[in-house]
Amino acid sequence: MDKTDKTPLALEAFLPYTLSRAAELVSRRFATIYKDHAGLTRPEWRTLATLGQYGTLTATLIGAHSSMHKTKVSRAVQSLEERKWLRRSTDENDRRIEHLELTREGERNYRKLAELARAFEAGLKDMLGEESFSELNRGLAAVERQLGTDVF
Amino acid sequence: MDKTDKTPLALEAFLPYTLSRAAELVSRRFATIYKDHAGLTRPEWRTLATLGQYGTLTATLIGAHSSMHKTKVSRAVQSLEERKWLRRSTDENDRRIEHLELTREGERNYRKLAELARAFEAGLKDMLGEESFSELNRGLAAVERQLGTDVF
DNA sequence: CTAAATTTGTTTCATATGTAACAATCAAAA
DNA sequence: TTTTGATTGTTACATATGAAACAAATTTAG
Repeated sequence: MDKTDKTPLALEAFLPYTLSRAAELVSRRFATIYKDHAGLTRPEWRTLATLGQYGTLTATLIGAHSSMHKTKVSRAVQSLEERKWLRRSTDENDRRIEHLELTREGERNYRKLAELARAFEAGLKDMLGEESFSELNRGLAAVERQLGTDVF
Repeated sequence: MDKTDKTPLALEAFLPYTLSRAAELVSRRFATIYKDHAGLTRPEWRTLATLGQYGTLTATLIGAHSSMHKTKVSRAVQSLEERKWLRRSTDENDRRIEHLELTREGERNYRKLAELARAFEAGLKDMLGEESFSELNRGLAAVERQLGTDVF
């Protein structure tokens, strides 16, 4: 028998494709929110969101919680620091570590964007319908359970 | 009442994040297949897959079917042409258009990779379980229906 | 205690990406 | 017909990305 199948692969039904396509569609829309309202890049938004959620963190932990490469975190932190949306402070016991936390203005902007983010997600839920929205979330949770143990 | 909510946004349960996270997890794994077995980049794989599925196409159509920016398509086509995996031919009636099709070797490699792709997806289905896999697909289809009319 | 190994975060460098400008060609309008 | 306006695909340029090298600090081994 043949080693190769003649049936072509349908890209529009192939999970790695449909998944990245859907992610791009949603990310592109959501990006307009933090871009238009705050002039943030995606790494900057994620850093802000992670600090807003967890409070004080190190750069390494921000990367772990938001699935970002350490160079992305490093650059986003620099940028947010220049805007005075976050503050650094060196650890007393281990001077390699810097504790990062939002400033008052950082917090204020975080709350504003978090609110817009919730509204965005609610709108998405409406568009997709309760059922599809739940199914999508359950499916994504399954992916996270099975593949999420990777470094990134 | 307050304009802002004090409840932080949980990034790990926020759809734009979980979706792009899952897409990256899956894409990263699948990428090892076309990288290791054929030394292809993602745009190159998608171009190959689209031509393999549809036969002869123009660059614009490849972009439409695979959600790729025209510069990505242009570069991927150049690269695949250099490998002699695809062939160009100018349209008789409209000399702006180039018809692109896989060479015999391109076809051969397409079939091999398509087979590996199917196996990869089957493995994913096993890992996630029938139910989660279906839910994920239905959820992604809903996203495509609602947001898929965008240019990209 | 000293040396080797590890951790943290930054920077360098090469690559990947998309916007915008472009050349070539064709279509539509005047 | 001329000329104005799209369309197709490539290229130039500026930005984004990550691997690898790195400095500084800490930890572990011997």
